[in-house]
Amino acid sequence: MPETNFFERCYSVAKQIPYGRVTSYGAIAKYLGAARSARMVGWAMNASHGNDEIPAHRVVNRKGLLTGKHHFQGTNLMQQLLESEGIVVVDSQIQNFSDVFWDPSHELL
DNA sequence: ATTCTGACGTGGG
DNA sequence: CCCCACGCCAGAA
Repeated sequence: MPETNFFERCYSVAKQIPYGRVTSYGAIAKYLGAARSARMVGWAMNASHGNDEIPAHRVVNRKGLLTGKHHFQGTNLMQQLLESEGIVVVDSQIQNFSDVFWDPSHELL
């Protein structure tokens, strides 16, 4: 019954994202067993604003585009955070996306 | 109850 | 690779 705290689920995975790595909403959703609810993951991230321990900036869409940068404070805060971790970002687009991509259902236990 | 929207993803062309 | 249409689930009006 994965209905238990869908938010907590996303938070748990987000917290487990390694430093200097990123993942996609779909990957998290799939890991949670709700591959069809990738949007819900992003929505959960939206609710994670109060949790500064949630590296939501490491979560992007499958294209590696910082679609949610607009939801962060400022306009390029998300990009700065990623670049701060060594991730190359150009125009809200992560370079070498496949290289920094982190699949929870593949690399996580 | 209905309708629209959204930090998305997949499939077809 | 890009563009378009559809699907999906939860919440707000």
